[in-house]
Amino acid sequence: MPLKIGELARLAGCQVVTIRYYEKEGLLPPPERTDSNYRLYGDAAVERLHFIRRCRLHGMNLAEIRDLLAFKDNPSVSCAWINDLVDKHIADVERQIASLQHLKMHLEALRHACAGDHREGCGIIDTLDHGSPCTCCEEEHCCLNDGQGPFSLRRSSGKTTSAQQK
Amino acid sequence: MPLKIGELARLAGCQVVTIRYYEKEGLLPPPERTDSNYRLYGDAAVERLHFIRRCRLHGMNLAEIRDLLAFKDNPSVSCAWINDLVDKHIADVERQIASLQHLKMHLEALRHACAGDHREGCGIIDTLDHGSPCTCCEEEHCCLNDGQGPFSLRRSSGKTTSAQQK
DNA sequence: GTTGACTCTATAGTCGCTATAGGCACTACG
DNA sequence: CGTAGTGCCTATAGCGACTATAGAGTCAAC
Repeated sequence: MPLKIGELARLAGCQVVTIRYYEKEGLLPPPERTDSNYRLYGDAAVERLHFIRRCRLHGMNLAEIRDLLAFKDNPSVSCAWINDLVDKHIADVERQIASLQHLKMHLEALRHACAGDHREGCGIIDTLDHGSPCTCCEEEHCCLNDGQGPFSLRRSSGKTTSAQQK
Repeated sequence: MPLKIGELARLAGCQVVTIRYYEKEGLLPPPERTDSNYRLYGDAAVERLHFIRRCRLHGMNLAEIRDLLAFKDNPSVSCAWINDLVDKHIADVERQIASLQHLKMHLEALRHACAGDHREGCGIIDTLDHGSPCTCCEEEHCCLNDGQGPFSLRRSSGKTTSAQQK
C-alpha cells in the first residue's frame, strides 16, 4: 500500500521537504498522485530514498549520488570509478581529520592564553590580535600562516546543538 | 600612507570582495574614500582585518567575531565568556574529529565491499542499498542508523544565538 | 461544523564567500 | 592624444543542501 510523503519521511528518517527537494533535483522520480494531488510512494521509492540517505550519511554529495543512482539504474560501465570515488572520500576525510587535529591544537593554545575573568588584557584577544604564541608551526604551511585555513573557510563551523531534536 | 583595498587584501591574505563583504556585514567600519570613491585604509583597519582573519582561521563564524570585536572595542563585561566560547569550539572540533573517524571506518568498510571492475553486483552499491556489513556499530547511536549523521547533515541549522549573551 | 494534523506550491533565507556584468579611474606605452 | 591593461566601484546572482515561512487545500475525528 502506498505511502504519503510524511510516512515516507518517517521511514527514512528525513524531513518531508527534503524528499520534495530530492524530487526537484531529479534524485527521486515524480511519484503518483492521489485525486487531491498528494504524493504516493511505493516500495521502490522507499528503497531509493534509503539508498540516497545512506549515501549522504557516507558524506556523498547530491551530484555523486546522482551518478551512483544512474549506475544502479543502468550499469553501462565498469564499477571501478565507484572504488575511486570511495577512495577519494577516504582521503578527503583523512585530510579533514588532520586539519581539525591541527586546529584543535591551536584552539587549546588559545585557551591557555587566558585563565581569565577580567575586562582588560584578555590573553585570547591578545593572541588573536598579534598572532599565535604557539610555536608548533611557525612554518609556512601552517594553517594559521599560509592563508589556507585548517579546513575550508567556506565551511561554517558553527554547527552545534540545536540541529536536530525531534 | 593609506592603502587601497587591493593592497590591504594582499596584506591580509584574503580577497578584495571579502573585505567589502566584511564591511557590509559591519565587521569593518566604512573607510575613508578618495575623490574617485576608492576605499582607503589605515593601520587600524589592517589590524582589525588581521584579527578577523585569525578568528576565521580558528573556526569562528562572523557572529562570534562580531561579538569579539565589540568586546575588544569596549570591554564592558568580564572576558569569561570568551573562554567559554573557545571551550565550545574545542568541544565542537573534538566532536567533528570523532564523527569523521567513525565515518572513515564506514568508508573503509564500504571500500572493502568491492574489489571491483565489473558491471553487475558492485559490493559498494549493494552495501549502500541494503545497509552496512560493518558490525562495528549495530547500536542505535551509530551515525548510519540513528539519523544523526557522522557530521551534521543539516549544516545550516547549527546557528547558535549570538556568542556573547550574558 | 470546527479543530488540528497533514499536504500542496511558491518563495526566501541560511553561511561566507565567489562570480559575473557593466562602468569608472589610473598608469604606461606608443 | 588614444588605447590597453589593471584596479576599483556597485549591484546582483549563485553555491550546497537544505530550512523556514506564507497561504491555501485535504482529511479524519470530535
